[in-house]
Amino acid sequence: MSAAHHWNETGGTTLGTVGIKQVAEHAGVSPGTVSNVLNRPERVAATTRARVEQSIRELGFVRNGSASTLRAGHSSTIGLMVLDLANPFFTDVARGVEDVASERGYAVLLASSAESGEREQRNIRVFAEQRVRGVLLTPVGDEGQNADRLSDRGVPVVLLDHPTPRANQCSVAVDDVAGGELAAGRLLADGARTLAFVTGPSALRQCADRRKGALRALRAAGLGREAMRELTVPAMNARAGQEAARRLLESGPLPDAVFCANDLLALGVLRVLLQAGVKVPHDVALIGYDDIEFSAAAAVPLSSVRQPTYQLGRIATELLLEECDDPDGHAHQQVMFQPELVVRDSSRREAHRVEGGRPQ
Amino acid sequence: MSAAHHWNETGGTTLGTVGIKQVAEHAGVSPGTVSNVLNRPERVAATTRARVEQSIRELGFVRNGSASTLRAGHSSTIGLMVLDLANPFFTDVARGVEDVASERGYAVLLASSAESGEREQRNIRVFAEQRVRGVLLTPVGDEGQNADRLSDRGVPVVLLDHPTPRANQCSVAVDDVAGGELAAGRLLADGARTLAFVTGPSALRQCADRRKGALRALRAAGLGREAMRELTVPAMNARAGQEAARRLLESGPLPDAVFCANDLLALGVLRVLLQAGVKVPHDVALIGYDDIEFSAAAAVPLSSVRQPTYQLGRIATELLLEECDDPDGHAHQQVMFQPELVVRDSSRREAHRVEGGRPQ
DNA sequence: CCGGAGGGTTGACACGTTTTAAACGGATGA
DNA sequence: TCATCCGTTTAAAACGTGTCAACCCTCCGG
Repeated sequence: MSAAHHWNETGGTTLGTVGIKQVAEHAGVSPGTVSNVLNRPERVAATTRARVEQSIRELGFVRNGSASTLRAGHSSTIGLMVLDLANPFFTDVARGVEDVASERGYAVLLASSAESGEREQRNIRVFAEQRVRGVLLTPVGDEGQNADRLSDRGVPVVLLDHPTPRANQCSVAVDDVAGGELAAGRLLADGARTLAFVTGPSALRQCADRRKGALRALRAAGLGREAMRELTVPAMNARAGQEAARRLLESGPLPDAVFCANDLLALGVLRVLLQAGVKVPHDVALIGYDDIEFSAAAAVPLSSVRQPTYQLGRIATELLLEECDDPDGHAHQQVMFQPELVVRDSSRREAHRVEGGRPQ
Repeated sequence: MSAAHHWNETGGTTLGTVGIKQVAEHAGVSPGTVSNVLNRPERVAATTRARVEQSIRELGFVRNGSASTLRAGHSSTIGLMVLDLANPFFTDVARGVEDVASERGYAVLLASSAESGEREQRNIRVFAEQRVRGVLLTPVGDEGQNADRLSDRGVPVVLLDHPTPRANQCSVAVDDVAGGELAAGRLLADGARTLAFVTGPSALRQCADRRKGALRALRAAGLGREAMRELTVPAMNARAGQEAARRLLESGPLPDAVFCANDLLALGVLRVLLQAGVKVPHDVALIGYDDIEFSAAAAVPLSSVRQPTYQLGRIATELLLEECDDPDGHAHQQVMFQPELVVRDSSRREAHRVEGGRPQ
């Protein structure tokens, strides 16, 4: 019987909004005190605090975020915009971001640009309207004009999975040139003489860098540019990979090996090759990028370039929140991780034994 | 030279916030008029409107969402909470949601409960603080007390991937009992006499329903409950699937077939079975659930129960926004889709030919 | 007994937008 | 000429919270 009724005692649905004012009245203090209980509990006497907290519970009060934001000039929400929500790489990053953000009491406004500059711009505008405290952005283009729009407004921006030469902003990235070199280098070292590089829009920095790395490996192996055929597809998903593989099959002899700019593309390529009776890796070796969870379980376990995905999200968020908490004392830094090649069957020319590599 | 400087003309960074007031002054009108230009353009004379819009552009004004929200009592944002962001099923749903929401001018606050009731509660609180206009929720438990917290506050809630018996709310779901029956029925029809059911926490309705369907198929085949061994794992991901498969291998003879409550589990199971030298489907047939993109590209292409994922997100959002726009005239409805079995190699006892099914 | 210090609390204002009733001005008809 | 009317614009009052100067009270040293 003494169990506290949440909401209010007047039967029926709670209509009248309960704000800081109602709480104050109920607890017999002033609204200012309630606000202090919420924001600087140490400044209010223990007994009053307890009374107020009790009232808060009894009335089922929840703070009005818009009012706080309006008053404070900024919310306690950060924006996260990724290139593609359907890509496990980015959902892993997002997990890292969410974990850190929620540890520090921030909410995350998650959006996807779907690799479209226009959608990126639209979402940035939403972020701006919501007065987010800061933004984590994986930019579509290389210029980052959209990011500048925010920076100019005084909103901290950390570039995610995108290095920056500019010293006036933070960035967290993985060395994609090194990754491309690693992958192509391995294929060449295994004896491949002709390569295909399946990639998304060259406007995507990730694609451009991985290509650059592949070319570097090519040069190091004493081969010319013509030894690598490039297939550009409009998106970075499995369907696009299938399309690329079909193009590959239709036109002339197959290359010795295929390097894909990400695992989704590689899985698509793999599927079509196998359907066409092409043996992987015997006829064509294959390496992907990102080492998403599914690569290990593919028809032929996929070799891939692994990145510290979750860490990427964590570090970026820590950097961002550091800048938010102390904009002046904050020193911008550009963090660059090194990728790691995970070799599985799809690129193993000789052995076809069951993968014995890292368990994970 | 006449190119409009965005932001303001005073060199340096824009510090002073530019609000409706500054725009009004710059355009020589009152703040109310600017507001009208933004919200009911038809009520303001063409020439004034043009002048105001010009000022908006020149000053780089963006509306302060918190102020709008405060004034209106609710924002133009909807909350979406899914069980697991790492599951392609939910990212597909999220795409559907985002598309409809952005068509209608709403932003989406995307969160993941990670199948944890506590995280669900925390995120719901964030939604409440942000005064979201409505919420799409895939509840962790069956009770939906968290959802009620919102409904009681007058926030429309649509249950996503979760049917409801209650007539006072909308829900959109796929018939998981039918799906489970479909999958298990096929395995039994193909000759299996013993089954294993690999599933997540039974508190998840999806798991419970699919199990119920499987049992129903069992009964229809004239078999007893004991013909189906149940393996419950704490999460619905590939790692958990691997764990389940190991348990399966360690203990006694293998079942004729394995039915997994989702594809991530199935991929994990598949991987461990293959590593252990178990032939799929020859030794053990396997069917998953969700038909995620990667299932078709798995080591053995995975049979699976397909759901209209993207549509699920779209319909749910349309229902929600309909309720938001007209809370009184809105009639709650419970939408139930029927799933579809996609047969691939993993459950085909005889033929091992390359999949010739639907292209997709 | 008085003055001052300082913790605890208060009250009033500001944040930027939306909204409503009222004011304005030009045109029409009496 | 004046009253009326309509389309357009304005001024002012909210919305709920955070902040800050002022205030009250108690306690302490002189």
